Amino acid sequence: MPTKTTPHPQQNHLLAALSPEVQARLFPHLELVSLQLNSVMYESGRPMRHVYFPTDAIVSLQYIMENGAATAILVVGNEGLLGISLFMGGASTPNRSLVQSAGHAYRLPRPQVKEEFKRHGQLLQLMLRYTQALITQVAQTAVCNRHHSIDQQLCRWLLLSMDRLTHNNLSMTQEFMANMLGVRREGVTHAAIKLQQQGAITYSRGHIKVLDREQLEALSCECYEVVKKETELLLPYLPQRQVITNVAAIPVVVLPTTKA
Amino acid sequence: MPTKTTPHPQQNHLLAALSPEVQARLFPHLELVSLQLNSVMYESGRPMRHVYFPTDAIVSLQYIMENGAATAILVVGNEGLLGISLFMGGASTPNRSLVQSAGHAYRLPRPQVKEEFKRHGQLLQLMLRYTQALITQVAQTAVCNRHHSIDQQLCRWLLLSMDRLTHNNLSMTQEFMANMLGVRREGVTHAAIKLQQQGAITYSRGHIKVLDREQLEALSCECYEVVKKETELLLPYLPQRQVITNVAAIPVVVLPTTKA
DNA sequence: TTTGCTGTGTGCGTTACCGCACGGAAGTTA
DNA sequence: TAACTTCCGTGCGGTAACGCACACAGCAAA
Repeated sequence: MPTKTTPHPQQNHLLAALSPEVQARLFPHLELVSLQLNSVMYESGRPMRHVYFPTDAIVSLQYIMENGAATAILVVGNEGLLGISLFMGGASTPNRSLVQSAGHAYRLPRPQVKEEFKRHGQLLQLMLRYTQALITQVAQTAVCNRHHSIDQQLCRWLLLSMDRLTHNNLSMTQEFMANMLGVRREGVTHAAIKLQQQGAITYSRGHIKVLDREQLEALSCECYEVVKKETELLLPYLPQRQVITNVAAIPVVVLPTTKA
Repeated sequence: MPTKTTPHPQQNHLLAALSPEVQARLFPHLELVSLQLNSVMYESGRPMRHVYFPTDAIVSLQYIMENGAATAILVVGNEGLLGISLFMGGASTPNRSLVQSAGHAYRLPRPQVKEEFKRHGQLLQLMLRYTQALITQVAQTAVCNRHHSIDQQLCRWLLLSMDRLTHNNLSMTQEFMANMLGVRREGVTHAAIKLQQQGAITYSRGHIKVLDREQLEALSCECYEVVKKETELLLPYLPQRQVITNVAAIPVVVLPTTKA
């Protein structure tokens, strides 16, 4: 049952940017989904049945290598959506989606996505623009992996996460972060110690708190800014006036918890 | 003036996959463009006026960092197209397109792209599927940059290039390749020596010849195969029956040579 | 209160790559 | 044929990250 804290669809920037008419058409089809920390939303190669619009959750796309090592290539939060292959053409992707920060998402079933796609309206335009921004983020990840230090990449990662949260507490172990960045756990420990000594963050046993965001930005590489600017260019956050929708009527779906 | 060696539009897999009707509608608008080695097609942030469909040229997308260092994030040949932002939404991208192997491309002006987009037909579907494959390639580049050695990456790079050529000679210096991979020139030298000693390639002063493709595949990392398979899944190369078009009537445009 | 588990700190040898400097070989121009 | 430019080979010291091993600290269950 939805509680008082039930997130509103418009917390997702893409859904919020839709005109009232489109919202009125689409919102009745939305399902609210609760996303548990560390659960896997899509497994590599599996077919997708929904497009997910996160409201307060953060999801990472990782590639799992043959030897089992992982690397995150993308972070998705309330600025975007998951499941681009549903409208881009393929049925699946060779990536895994892992919930990096617990929360919720609204999902739209495949048939409605297809139908909206055919209408050739606002949602299609938004989805494509978001996809373009996504490409920029993935490309910049490639650049960052090539040229920048673990310290810089950790800062970038923390910033990417902060941008998608309303608070400044992250629940993730250093082991987890190492997996995301595709580096050793000790490497993250080392970088985290430095950040803590400088007063940018504090942390303890799986809980990180960002104290000085500006310092993180200063210590991060250019990659963070580049992606942010490009995204703002493509998708300026201009929500329509709030539409009253009967959110309480929307049932909450809890995904089966497939831990990584 | 077009010569006997004028490439046919259908050498591009995407154009070839279009039905005769769509070809008949689009081909009259195509312009043949000659692409010179090392010339820059798009400069980062500049607006784009055409979508390019390479026939026998290879173009690389690079990101140029603030300190001037470069890294290639994508290779495009006759399997794809350049200028996705024209239909994805943005007017430009933060990347540079550099001609990595001289040749030709057919280009479609922006208005025709937009119009075809609105028709919601074959071309749109193909463009989106290609974009999906492109994302896979970029993502895998990120993974590769994180986890694999220069040796492996060089092999991958050579294979990516070979797949887009009808011969097995590449014209590029080690300096150039180093720029593409985002590593030192000496690193490429070292890797190339090993490959030559193993009999996989020979090279001399800017000319590389691949002798043993299978060996390259064996020495490369999994990244090459992953992208190839995913691309074949998304875009099986199924050209329509040849349509006779009056290729000779198409004027050749030579791009102003803006060297990198 | 002990036992155990999970998360974090640390040290050590190894490796891959970097930055730099220089030398030489293959072409190119005069 | 001599001077020059471009491209490639090599050596050397420095550094960032790796793999591994282990110690310890916080927390929970028994």
